[in-house]
Amino acid sequence: MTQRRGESALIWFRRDLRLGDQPALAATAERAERCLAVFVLDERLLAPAGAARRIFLIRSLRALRAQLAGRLLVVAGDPVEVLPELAGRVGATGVHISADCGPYGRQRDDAVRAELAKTGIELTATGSPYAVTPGRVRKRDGEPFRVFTPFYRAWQDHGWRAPAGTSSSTVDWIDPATVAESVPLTEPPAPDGLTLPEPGEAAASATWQAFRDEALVDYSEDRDRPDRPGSSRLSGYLHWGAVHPRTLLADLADDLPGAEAFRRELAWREFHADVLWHRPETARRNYDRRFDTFEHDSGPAAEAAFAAWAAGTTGYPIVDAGLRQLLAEGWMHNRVRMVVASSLSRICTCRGARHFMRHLVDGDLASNQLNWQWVAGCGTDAAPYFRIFNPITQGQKFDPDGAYVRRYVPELRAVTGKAVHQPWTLSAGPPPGYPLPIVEHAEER
DNA sequence: TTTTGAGTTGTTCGA
DNA sequence: GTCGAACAACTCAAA
Repeated sequence: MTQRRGESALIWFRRDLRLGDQPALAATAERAERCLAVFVLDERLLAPAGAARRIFLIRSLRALRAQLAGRLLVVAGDPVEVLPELAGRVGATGVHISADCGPYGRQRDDAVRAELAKTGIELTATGSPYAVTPGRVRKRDGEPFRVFTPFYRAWQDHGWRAPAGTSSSTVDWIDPATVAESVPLTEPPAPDGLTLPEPGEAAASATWQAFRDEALVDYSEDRDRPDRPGSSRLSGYLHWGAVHPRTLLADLADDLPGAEAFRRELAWREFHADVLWHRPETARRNYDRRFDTFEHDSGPAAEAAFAAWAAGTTGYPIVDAGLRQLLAEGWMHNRVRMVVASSLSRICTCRGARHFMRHLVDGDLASNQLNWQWVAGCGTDAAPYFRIFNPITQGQKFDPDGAYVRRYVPELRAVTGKAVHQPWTLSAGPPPGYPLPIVEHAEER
């Protein structure tokens, strides 16, 4: 479409906080000469978020605003009311977005679209946070996939577009001060000792390049090693859209060792988004509905067990290390996420998933809920009965020297070697201040 | 429609 | 220490 002289548009940022490889921005630039960049702090979305998530979002918004030389309007409220109002003020003919594929996002965008249509303004979605938009990859019979591996093959066959360049320079950004007053980007108080990654598109790009050049070669193995810097650490950036997976896939030369393993991890993110797109109710309920009647433990003992779990005082070193890493960094190593989730599933999967969503900077509804369901055995995978994680074995296998445990559990720092995974067996007894395990794992199994 | 092969990530035991 | 086998039965994908 050719540019129409003098026309204005809104670009409404959500989980796509970047300017590079941003099709919605290219679409905006194509159709309008003047553009207002907006972000809406929507309390309905932020309600489940704890301090770390909110702080990372606020900082990411500051980074985006800096990239736009201050020309980002941040308002609070209900998008259904806010956007038509702002679009009216700048005389916009259109509002541009990158599609949100989650249950709430789809519903909200439909409502915003309907409200804008009342005044003849079009809501245009271009692109999504995924290489392949959820819902596109189908079996031959048109049904969605329920198993990852066949999905992965079809997903690769489907393919994705090449990354788009940066088009912000062709847009005349409207000064937000002439439209409305931005809400201040103030951070909530941070818990003691919280350390978060640097936010923003440049940091995402630097993180990717460092990972690609240094860790990708050993990714197949080291991604399971919480004691090593083998993770990409990109999850938070991917979640908020500081980098698009398409950008990474294009930059992932096939002959690099580890490329296949990393591509699979990106595909898992897309698979879960696809499952959630087809089955939005799995955000709250089990994919496998037969588990809906599963009885969870309840009562004071279960409450105490959950509290100990959430605080990282279960007495299982690798579990406690993971849960404390979550509180300290808003992030947890993937292998440890599984071990930690597995250690709770008997008590309550939903509460565990909520705890993750509260604290994870990368907390993603699709990945989080469906991975929790996978661990609990009520998700997409018909898991063999024997796939149950033993926190001691897992610790010894993936943190063989105990370096990870000692990093996050100070009570155990004086314990040397792999004995740190079973402090109750020490001849001198467990170190002072460190609890005995809350349940017998063998019994639970 | 029927059949066949496969399914992210494990643990234990015995050689 | 390492290695392979055994560990339910079931569902899904594709031929």
